[in-house]
Amino acid sequence: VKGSVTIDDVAQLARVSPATVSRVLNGTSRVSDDKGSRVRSAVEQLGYEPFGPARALRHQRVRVFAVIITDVENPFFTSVTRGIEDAAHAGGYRLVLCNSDEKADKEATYVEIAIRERMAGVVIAVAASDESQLDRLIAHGIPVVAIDRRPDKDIDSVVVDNRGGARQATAHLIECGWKRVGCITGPSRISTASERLQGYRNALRAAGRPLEPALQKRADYRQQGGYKAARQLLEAPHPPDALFVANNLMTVGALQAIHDLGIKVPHELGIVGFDDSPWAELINPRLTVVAQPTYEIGRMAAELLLTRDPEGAPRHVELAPTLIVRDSSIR
Amino acid sequence: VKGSVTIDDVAQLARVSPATVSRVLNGTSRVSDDKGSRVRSAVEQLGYEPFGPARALRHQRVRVFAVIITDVENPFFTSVTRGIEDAAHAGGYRLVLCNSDEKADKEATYVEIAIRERMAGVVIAVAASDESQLDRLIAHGIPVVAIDRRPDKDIDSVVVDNRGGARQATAHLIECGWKRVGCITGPSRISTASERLQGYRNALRAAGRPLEPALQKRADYRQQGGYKAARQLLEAPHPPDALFVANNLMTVGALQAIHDLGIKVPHELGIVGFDDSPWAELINPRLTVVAQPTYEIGRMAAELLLTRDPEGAPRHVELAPTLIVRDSSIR
DNA sequence: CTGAAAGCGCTAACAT
DNA sequence: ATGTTAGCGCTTTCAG
Repeated sequence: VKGSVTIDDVAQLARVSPATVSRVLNGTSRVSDDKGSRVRSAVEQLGYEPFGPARALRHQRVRVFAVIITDVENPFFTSVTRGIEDAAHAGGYRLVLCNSDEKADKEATYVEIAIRERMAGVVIAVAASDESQLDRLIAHGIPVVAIDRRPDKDIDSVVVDNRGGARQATAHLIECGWKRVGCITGPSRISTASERLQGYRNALRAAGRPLEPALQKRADYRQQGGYKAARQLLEAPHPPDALFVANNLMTVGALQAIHDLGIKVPHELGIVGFDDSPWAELINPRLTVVAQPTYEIGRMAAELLLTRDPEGAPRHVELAPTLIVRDSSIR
Repeated sequence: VKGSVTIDDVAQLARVSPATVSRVLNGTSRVSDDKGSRVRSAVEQLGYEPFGPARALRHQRVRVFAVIITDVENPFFTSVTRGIEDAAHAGGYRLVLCNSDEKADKEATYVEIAIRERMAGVVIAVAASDESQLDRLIAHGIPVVAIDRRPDKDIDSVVVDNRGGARQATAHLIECGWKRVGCITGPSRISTASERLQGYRNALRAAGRPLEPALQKRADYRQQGGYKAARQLLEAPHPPDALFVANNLMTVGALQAIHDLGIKVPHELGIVGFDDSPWAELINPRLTVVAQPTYEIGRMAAELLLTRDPEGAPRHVELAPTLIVRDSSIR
């Protein structure tokens, strides 16, 4: 075990100065062929690897982005992450993936780490906007871009047109002939949840339908929440005959509730989900969804970080979701 | 923007030495109440955050584990990661999540990063065992634990009894009365793939059934591969009437193929998958699977890292998978 | 209990 | 082209 070969060891073996070793390794300036090869073989022989933190201390910066998301297990975020990774990698940056688990304190911890490590940028899906940590990042001069959820601060952001997507989904259900379209959305503190609810309402209004509060439920964006909300809605006196569910996990829960209740989709109930999922094609009937351009969201977020102008005004990108009509909505 | 408040700034404002500031922040030794509070308020006032890399340079170690997995989008790995994270967090370590994407060169890059940053440990699902990077980590004295796939080196590892799981799955299909049980497994370079194939064969032998090579296919552990393999198997002259599919992604592909071919599960075909998935309960019929104790695999791997004795012999943990019988296998 | 000083490994500026 | 030097921010002896 040779725990700690330093640049001095290499220099000594190659009979040059540490500075020359550094130059060879970083290509900072020309070095004679002779010394160059001596250095390279010494590096090889000793298995030398430059010590990252020492470099970072010199450079005062780390080529790393932090990605703070609320749920690593959600396919939406994993796909976004891929987009970020590809673009970041191309730009010579690495990624640290942080899972805030929708918890404000975990989010705070990760923000602190990003600051302590002086990371080059942060892509964040804000967990709780009321006590979000954005200010701290901004105060420390760390570039941030918010994704998915609309931040209350005026900072770079990449979001989708949630209202439009929800409106399309709901309008589609109405056009299919469903009479009483219900909605399960997320907590009010998450901006996407409210926007999707608004889109749903807009569609109803546009179609001249009444807005029945009894057909609208808020749950926690998780599977269990979707299950409970769907049961409550469907076991009520005047249940909906169609459902727009505002995220993928809750859609799973809703489908289970529907199954447990013995309701047949799409004969007795139409359903459209938000977010496409690997299993949307797999279930029976195949699930109609509003798909978000997940990879593109991530790619764009990284792009904003990479091309950021410290003097420039915040840039906001809004991407369009797509309604993918499959079988679950067709009466 | 106060990009770089240092410990000296804090010391100056608090009218103490930098050493004292350090002592207060780390609780290394007692400091008078007066100075203690002066330091704390200065820290507060300046928004000081200690610079991680400088610390790391002093300490020569970083309290970070690298988790190198082959597919972030696979629920198997995300669940494992959670297990690692919880245990690591409890032990005061952070995680860097690295996605090797089943590619040897990406794996090599991440191993290099782990070495350069002198990370405290690495949990790795080896991508390509023939050109694995384990040696480099070992040479640099970085603690490693291999998960999921059995490493060729004698190092700490956490795996499941793949042979046993596959045997159970296959035996279950046989007991259910299926006559010609086929198998789709992964590439031979991935140890789990071969072990699961062996388990399948063992079960067939134990039941006195012939081993027909035409009923065994290797694919790439991905969805597309599962789709193609299933089609080939099912469109052959003497197709199987049941299928054991050796991982979750390929099972998705196989189910699509089955659907496209208009084959009814479980009336005309029985199927058992390896790895439980969020959608296994959701599809119709509900999928029978061999479930791995994913969270426990991760937790255990982190535990091995946390409790490692540099002098001790490598420790190997083998966990038992569980057959979860649902509807897709019952004739 | 506290300050001064040295040094972790690396690189950029300055000489030569 | 190359060596010497200084210093990034922090912690840890060592004195006092």
